[in-house]
This record gives sequence, C-alpha cells and structure tokens, in this order.
Amino acid sequence: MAAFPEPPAHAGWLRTVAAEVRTFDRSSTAERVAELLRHRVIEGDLPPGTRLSEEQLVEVLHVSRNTLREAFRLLTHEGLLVHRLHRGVFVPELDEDDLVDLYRLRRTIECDVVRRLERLDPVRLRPLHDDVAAGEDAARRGDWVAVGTANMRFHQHLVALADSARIDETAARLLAELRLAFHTVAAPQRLYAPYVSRNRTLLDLLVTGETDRAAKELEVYLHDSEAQLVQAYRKRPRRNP
Amino acid sequence: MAAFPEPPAHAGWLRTVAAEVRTFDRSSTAERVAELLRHRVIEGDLPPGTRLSEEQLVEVLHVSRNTLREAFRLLTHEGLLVHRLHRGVFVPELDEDDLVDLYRLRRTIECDVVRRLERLDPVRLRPLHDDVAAGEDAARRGDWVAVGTANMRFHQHLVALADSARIDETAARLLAELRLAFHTVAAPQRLYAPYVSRNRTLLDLLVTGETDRAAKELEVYLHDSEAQLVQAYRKRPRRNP
DNA sequence: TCTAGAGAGTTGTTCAACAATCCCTCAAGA
DNA sequence: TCTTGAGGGATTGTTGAACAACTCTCTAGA
Repeated sequence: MAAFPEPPAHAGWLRTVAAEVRTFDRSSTAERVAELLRHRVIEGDLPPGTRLSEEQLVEVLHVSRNTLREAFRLLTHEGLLVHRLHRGVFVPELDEDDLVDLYRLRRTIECDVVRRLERLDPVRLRPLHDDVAAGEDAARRGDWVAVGTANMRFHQHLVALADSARIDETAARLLAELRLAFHTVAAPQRLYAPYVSRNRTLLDLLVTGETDRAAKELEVYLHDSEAQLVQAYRKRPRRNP
Repeated sequence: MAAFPEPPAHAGWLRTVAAEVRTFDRSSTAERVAELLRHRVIEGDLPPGTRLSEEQLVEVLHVSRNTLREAFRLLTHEGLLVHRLHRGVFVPELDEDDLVDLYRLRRTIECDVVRRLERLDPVRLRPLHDDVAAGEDAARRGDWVAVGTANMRFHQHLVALADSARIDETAARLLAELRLAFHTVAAPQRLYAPYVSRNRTLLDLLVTGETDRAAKELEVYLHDSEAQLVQAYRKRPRRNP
C-alpha cells in the first residue's frame, strides 16, 4: 500500500533495507489494531453477528477507546464491520441480496479485466500459477481453509493484471466481504472444491491467450459459484430463524 | 444512506414526519462535519494540495479534534482527502496516472452496466431524462458548474440502473474523485460542453433498447473524455513545476 | 395484551495533556 | 557550493477521564 521511492539501481543493498523498513512500523496504532481485527474477522474467528464491545477490546488490546474506534472505522470502510449508531460495531451478517450484489460487481470487474487483456507478458501470470498450485496442494491435504485462501489470492492476482490500483482495491474489499459469507455456511469444502480445477482451466486459457474464451468461462464460473453459495445459504444454520 | 423502517401504510402523516426526521439529525456530528467539508472539496473551494489543519478547523467548526478526525476519515475513504501519517490530511492532487486509473475502472463499470441491461422499465429512465434536461438547460444559461453537476448525476443514475448498492457506491467515489481533477484544469467548460449532447444520444439509445450500441457509444465517449481531460491536464497551471 | 417509564449499560463527544514526528533553519565541515 | 546533522517550533498521534445521549430490558399499571 505505502509507496516508497525506488532506490537507485546501483545501490543494491538499499533495496533490502527498503524492504525491511517497509515491514518495520510505518503505521499508526489504529492501523495495527485494525490489521489484528481484520485477520480475526476474515479467518472467521468472529462469527457474523458478533458485536465488538469497545470496553472489552480496550481492555484486551491496551489501546484507548479513541484509537480503537479509529480502527473500527478503517474496517467498517472495508466492509468487514458494520456500524450502528449508538449500538456499536458488528461483524456483518450478509443476506442473500448481499451475495447477489457482491457477485454482480464481481462479475463486472473480473470478467471485464480478463476481456480487456492483451499482449500479456507470461511472467505476469507467475503469481496465478503459484496460487493454483497452492490450491491444488491444499486440496490434496484436505486443508480447506488454505484452499479458500489460495482461491482468494488467485482472484486478487487475476484482477491485478489490469494494473489498476483502484480495481485492486475494489476487488480486495469485495473478496474480503465474500469471505464472510463463506463462514456462515456449514460446509465450505463443498463450495471451494470445484474451483480448484476451474482456476486451472482459466489459467490455461490465459496462458494460450484466449482471453475471450477465458472471460466467458469466468462468467459461467462466477454464476455457478453464486448459485451454489446462495443454495448453501438457504440451508445455513441461523440463530434467529 | 441510512435505512429507515417504512411507516405502516395507513399512517399517512407519519410519512412526512419520517421525512423530516431523516433530514433532522439521524447522523453523528462527524457525519455532519464531513458533509460540510465534502461540499467544499467537491465544489472546488479547497484546491487540490490544500492541507486541512486540525487546529484551524476545530476552531471554526466548534467540534473536538477527535470528531474532526473522524470526519476526515469518512472523507478519506471517499477519496476526497488523503491522509499522510504525522503530516495531516490534504485535498488530493491527482496525477495523470490517477486519471487513467479512474477512467479504467469507470469504463469497466459503466459500460458493463449498460451492456447487461435488459427488460428495462422506461420509468426507470426518468431520472436520466431529468439530468439530461438539466444539463442542456444549464449549458444554455452558461452555468458550467451546474452542467458538471448534471453530468455527474447522469452517470450516477446510469449505473443505478444495475440495482446494485455496491456498484452505486463505487461509482459515487469514482465520480467524486474525478470531479477533483476537473477543478485543477483551467477551463472546465470546454470539457463538459460536448457531453451535454452525448448524454442525450446515449439516453436515446437506452430508450429504444439498443443496449449494445449504447455500451459501445459509452466506451468511445469515455475514451474521448479521458483523452481530453489528460490533454487539459498537461497544460494545467501548477504550483511546483 | 399493551404502554409508559425507570434504570443499567453502552456508545457519542469533548477536553486537556503528553508523546512522537515532521519540517525548517542554520551552522559546521568537506 | 554542497552535504550533513543538530536544534526547535509546529502539528499530528494517543491517551484517559468525564459527561451526554442513546438503546435495551424489565416492570408496574391500565
């Protein structure tokens, strides 16, 4: 996220220093708290509907209420928390309409990115290869959480081919929100499993440069994904039926 | 933005009360401050690059620093302000890359929305008719600020046809950021003028249901718009050349 | 069964203080 | 002349406490 000035090419060691500094602490307390909570939410440790009490979190995280609220805001903007006036912040409970909405925008962005691809340097597909391989590997191990992560990364890297910071950001938010939905259904394995091989198919089409076919395949892919998720959603266990 | 429970149909007068309350104070102080600043930024009263001093604004607006900072955060998320650690918030200075990026996402969303339109109820085009008329009227009067506003509303209403809250939100941010760019060029009239009639053309195609042609027209439209804006940008007056 | 109201608990907002950082200036040194 | 580094003023980052405003729940009373 943070933009650092590129060190001059001749100063090789500066590169590594810059890399270290980047990981160092160029962030505010609120951002670090947000990062911590973000993981909790994305990993599903905090189930949708959970209220995040200011009092409790201030105690646990050893930050002031103001700083905590700042972190809340950051996550609210990412769609990972919702804020209700005078009631606090909650992990969002997405309903079916949200799913449809999410997939609508997702199809718009992802398919359009693929459709507009041209003169693609094969090197740029490298991250996608890695993600597909990671997904296949995790599937073999039966590690479905890792499959989910690999899938998310695949799609994030896919839109990254567009070279647009704002598209990246929009997609990131989209995928994070979508991940919330997966946590509310009973058996995410069933949902992720088919897409391990479909990601491979998609990647093959990109390698051979068949972007139009890839775009169409992705369109169907996302429609199927949506349908399955919606179906799983209707059977989901709920606390307030 | 805020979702209110609909009053029961039989209680007619409640409707008007609800409408009043809506405008009343169903918002936090921070939101009201943000609304105030938002207008200043969008209208161009605060030129890009301006730093918004906490000290000064706290004095003028009679709110606490914390509340002000919360308002800053809201606007930062909308892309109307940028925040630099330990340096404060600034009105963003978009560069040419930002313009290209903005238009990239804009084409993706707007064209895709139009392309996917089907079975469109003519009633839903009503707001678009109004916006086009408002634009034409403002152009006749020579009120270019109003032309700009009408144009923005036209495009906002256009994507609204997709019925997607998240698409609306993304587009809103996009258009707001873009408006910043228009404030940095010398003669915005030249830029807005051609699109008064092009919006009309586009709308006509939607009325007759020729969505594919409309999508293609919009694609060209946005490319032209981008090219002109970039060109105007290169000639823009700058403080630090 | 419904309503009004009291009370507890939580969030919204403000304030004042201190810590951390940036930015400018200026002087010493190569 | 250019670079480097050390002040020092100004601004932002963070904290904790206090009070106001609001929601939610429960109960008394009609």
